[in-house]
Amino acid sequence: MRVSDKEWQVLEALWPHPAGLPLGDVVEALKAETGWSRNTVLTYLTRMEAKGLVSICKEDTPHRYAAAVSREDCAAQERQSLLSRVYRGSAASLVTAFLKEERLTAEEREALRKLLDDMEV
Amino acid sequence: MRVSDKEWQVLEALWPHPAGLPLGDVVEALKAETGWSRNTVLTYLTRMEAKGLVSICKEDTPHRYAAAVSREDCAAQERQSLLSRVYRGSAASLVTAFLKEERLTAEEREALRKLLDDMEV
DNA sequence: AAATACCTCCTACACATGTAGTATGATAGT
DNA sequence: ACTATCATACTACATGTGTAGGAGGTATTT
Repeated sequence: MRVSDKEWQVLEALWPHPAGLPLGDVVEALKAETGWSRNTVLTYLTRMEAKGLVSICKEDTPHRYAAAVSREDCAAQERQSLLSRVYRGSAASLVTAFLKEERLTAEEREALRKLLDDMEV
Repeated sequence: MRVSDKEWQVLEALWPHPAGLPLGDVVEALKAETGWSRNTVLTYLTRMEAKGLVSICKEDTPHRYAAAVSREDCAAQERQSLLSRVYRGSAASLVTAFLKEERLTAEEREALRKLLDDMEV
């Protein structure tokens, strides 16, 4: 299930509210970052429902809009996509590339070392 | 510069041949994985030229098609996209997620440890 | 020279995505 | 009850993406 950048933004607005929230609140949550009109937001929500990314509780009025997929599932999906497409499944080279490029704090490095140690055995 | 999955496949066919190659060879290289018709390949190549992803040398006949972006640049782009979109720039948590999910060999773990050590100082 | 086989160009068309307008119903303040 | 507000549904339209067909060249082969 492919999630575009914009769709990701919509999901980011929904994830903090697992019980769902009314359209007005979604619009409000997206206002700052996107400036979308209320109708644009509604279009995203209904299209994303058709794709199974969003659930709409129509019993309530106003309807309650909630994410139908977890952030972690989406993140895993994106990781897999990058890993297979660009690194042909080699997690080691992917991680190496990230480590070489991004600056980590000493604590972060320590935590990663510990993680690697725990993977022994 | 956004690169779709299919465009990535086209680039994969071009990268091994920095000097560029004629259409027939590109079609051939993509045959197994995609089964695209020659015209489909040509459409990708011309559209991707418009986006600056591919260069077409029209002096030669047949034209020579080559990647106009390096694989490493594209990979870096994809890494950045994942990092910022999903992990809000936190390379440590992204790397942690990859490490937890993917199985590495002892050698790979060792190499990563060494990389982390080299980052000290 | 006609048939074959590429090559490139232009065109097409369906489906997805980004962005919103219009119409219409429900609600709530006055 | 009337108006302003919010909600939902339906429609629209540009651009992008996936996938190709046809037209008209050039070169090669028989």
